[in-house]
Amino acid sequence: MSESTARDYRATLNLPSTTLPMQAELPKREPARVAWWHERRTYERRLERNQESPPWILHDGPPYANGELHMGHFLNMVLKDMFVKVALLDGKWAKFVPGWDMHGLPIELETLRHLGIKDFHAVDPLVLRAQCKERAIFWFERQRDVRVRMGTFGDYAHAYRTIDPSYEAVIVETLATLAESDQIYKGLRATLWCIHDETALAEAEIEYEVKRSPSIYVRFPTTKEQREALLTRLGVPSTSHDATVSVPIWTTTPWTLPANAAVALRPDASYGLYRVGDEALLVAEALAPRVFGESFGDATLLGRVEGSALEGLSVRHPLFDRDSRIVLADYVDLETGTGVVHTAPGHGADDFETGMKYGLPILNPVDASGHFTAEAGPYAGLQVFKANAKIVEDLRANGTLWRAEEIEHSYPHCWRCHNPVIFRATSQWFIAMDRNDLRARALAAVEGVAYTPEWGQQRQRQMIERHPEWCISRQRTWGTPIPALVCLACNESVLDPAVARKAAARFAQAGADAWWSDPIETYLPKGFACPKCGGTEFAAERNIVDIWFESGVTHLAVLGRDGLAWPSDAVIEGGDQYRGWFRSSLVTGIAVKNAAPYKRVVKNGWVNDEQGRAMSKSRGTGLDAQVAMERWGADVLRLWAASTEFVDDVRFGPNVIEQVGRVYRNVRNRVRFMLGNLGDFEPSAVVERTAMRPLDKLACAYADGIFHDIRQAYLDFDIHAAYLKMLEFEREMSGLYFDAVKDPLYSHAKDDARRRSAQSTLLYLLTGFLAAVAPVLSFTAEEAWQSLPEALRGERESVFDLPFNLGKAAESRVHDDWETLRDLRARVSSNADLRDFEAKVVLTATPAFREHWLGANGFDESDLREALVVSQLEVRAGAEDAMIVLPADGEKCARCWKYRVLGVDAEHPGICEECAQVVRALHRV
RNA sequence: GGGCCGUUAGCUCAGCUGGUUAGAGCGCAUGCUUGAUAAGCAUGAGGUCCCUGGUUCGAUCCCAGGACGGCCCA
Repeated sequence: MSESTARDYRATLNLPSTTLPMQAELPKREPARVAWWHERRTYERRLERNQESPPWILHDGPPYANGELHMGHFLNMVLKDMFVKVALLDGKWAKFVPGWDMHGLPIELETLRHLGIKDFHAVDPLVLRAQCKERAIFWFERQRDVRVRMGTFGDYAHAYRTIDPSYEAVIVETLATLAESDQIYKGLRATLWCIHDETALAEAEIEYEVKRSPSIYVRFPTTKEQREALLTRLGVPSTSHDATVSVPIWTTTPWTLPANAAVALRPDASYGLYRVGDEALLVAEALAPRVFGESFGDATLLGRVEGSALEGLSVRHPLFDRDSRIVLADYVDLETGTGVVHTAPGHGADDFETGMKYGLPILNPVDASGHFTAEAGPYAGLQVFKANAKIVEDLRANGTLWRAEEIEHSYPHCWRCHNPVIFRATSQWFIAMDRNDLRARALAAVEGVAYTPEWGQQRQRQMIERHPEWCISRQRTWGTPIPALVCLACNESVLDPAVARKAAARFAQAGADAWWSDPIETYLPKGFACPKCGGTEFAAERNIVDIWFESGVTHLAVLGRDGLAWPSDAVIEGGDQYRGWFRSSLVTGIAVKNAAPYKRVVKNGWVNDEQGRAMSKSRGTGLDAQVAMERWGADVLRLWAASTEFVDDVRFGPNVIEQVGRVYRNVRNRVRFMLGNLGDFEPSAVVERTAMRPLDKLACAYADGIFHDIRQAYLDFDIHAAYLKMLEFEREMSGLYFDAVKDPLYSHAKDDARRRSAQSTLLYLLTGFLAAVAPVLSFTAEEAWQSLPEALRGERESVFDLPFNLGKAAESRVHDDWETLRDLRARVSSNADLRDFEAKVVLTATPAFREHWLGANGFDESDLREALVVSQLEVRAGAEDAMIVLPADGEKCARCWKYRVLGVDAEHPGICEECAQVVRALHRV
């Protein structure tokens, strides 16, 4: 009998069947799903359904529209999408408007390179702008398509773009508002300057790279009078020796020496005059051993004095025929150099401050392209970095060079052209951080914002505290103009609110190109005159605004309209944005609306390679998001995002994805099992929870706890905790419940009450699980939902039409019962000799156990037997709980595989009575 | 050089306010199953909790210093 008989009965079982393929083939199938969502307006329709609910707005920090999206973008964009979907499934009006940052130097440079243009001054601005726009839109479209391919939901049809006329108008309106409150000024300042791109840069546009620089010690000599004054303050009798006296400084930028105006001492440090050979040098005592090195032993300390006592004296400039004053500054450190700092107010931020304080001349003998001007005398025409060598030679020749070597150190470079930058005093527009208490108010607002992680708040505070004035002007072409006027009579720069408003209105219609094409009269209000001289003739200034300012007003351009709440509920960006967009948005928010533009700031980590090192294209570890999706599929990558602790830096690479891929396949197979057992199910057969079998009820209750925890984790922005809970669901359901219900599902009659109860449970579990994983595994959850019989889907066309299962928090009773069952089951399944149905279990149980399980929990012996997946179970009374596993009674039923009494039905000698009944019933039909 | 963050099994991560035989999933090994089958189940191996000091009766958890990695800044 047997083999053929067994095969015959197989056809009488209800084996799982589903259209969901085991092979995911995500890269192949996902694009079709994206189109499906789009055609059905899945996101829009759910938004409409949620319309009456409170809004929940995640505001998009705009990616820069230049180049391919990499895995860092992927992580950030997918995380945003997850939170939007969480809110959506939670019933909120979670409208997400994606946006792009599309002006700025990087695009301008790329365009110039594309066009093969070397000098941007030689191009008509309007022509260049048209080309830049084309380029920016090319990248916008590319990035948008890739972002959509990730499975993200959003109002892409109304994505905001910083180059749109309406957006440019907001930028300029904001400038008008700031001008009105006197928050903007134009001033001379030492600003980071790129001599290659010929523009001022913001701190956020700087990258530090290793550079080789001269490292020189230079003696600032003294005249006879200066020497006497110095010795007097030091209390050294001038007659005691005949050595020359000089003050040495250390610098890595010899080219800044022509602009030297002072040497700075630390007021609270002790300085010593050391005699070595026939010269005496003034050095901070703390640094003397290092400065003198081996010859320190031969140095004689002639006298010492606090730095503050030397204020007001002067020394000679080492190159030119002029004095350099001795000033004091707190920033002088005692870690490097000599404790005496060469101060060139035109070439350093600190130096500039000191220069202002002491009324020093702000020398700036360097032009926009980094070449010395006539002011630099013999160095005129030389490019500053190239001038270093000549300056060092001159110092050597005149005897002021003390020591010279070369060092490698990290030095600020332009983030775009990667050339070293310089500090250069120029006239720029600034947002005054300390006017109107702007900085203080911004700091106060930080306290009212929630940060994930919490230490982000402190970081944000620091970023605002120690940030200099915000330089918002750029001498470039691809951007939004600062609508300032220059009075032709007195050369005064004017940023007038009324002019700016006219410009904003004009740009809203015609775009910012108008600034270059319109006659200036277009922007002059009636009777407008220069506030300084009364002049009435003006020229347009040709500065554009810093792109950090542009992206800093996204909240003003996007939120507070069309039902989008201001402030937003959350923003989420990489950690570099504490300095960047988190800060710029906050500053504009405070300046314009006196409030923070967001309620919560979530930071995501960096994507590093598998060794934890920064990704880089040169090392071959950088990877485009599109390429990764083509290789592994978006859903596996989305699961990867959830599997990492995204707040910290995360690792990415083939091996990591390989591992996540296996987790993915597990999830898919568990879903597939549930679907397979629901193929013949229909709504009319659904059993109410209260009428379910006790094991089913327990599974539902256990799952409720998990669903609750997943939702809570999501709402706490803890995606990874939600991910772990998903795995728990799989593990527990698959390991305990699925195994137990396979027999009733497969072998009972289709419409048997026991089977229907189990199916009802699977439907409940599947629905709750798919809703829970949809924010992460969007493609797979949708695919699975579409594989469910249509009648079971009902009104819920898409998985995104589902609500979260608002299950109750895990009850300890449920947990304990679950643990008990799992423990009993483990004792059966770990039995080496008797597997599952080969076994019969005899439970010796205390009255407490029996009362709980057979009483309160509503199990009968058959339910317990089923839960343990054995053929027979007997419960005996005893003093303590114990379990014995024995060989099952009877013979193996050829159909249900349980050990039973066989041959009761003569026509079906190889199967048990229950199976025989099922089979007979099938034949009657 | 400074600030901040991170470092727990091969990989991804848990470990709440100091006391656990330091856990889970994946992978690996072995076995079972072949009616979830390019699946499922069971068992097992695998860790100086980055290092060094300190506080404590006791530290993965607290403190100090260091190493490595990351971000930001000079």
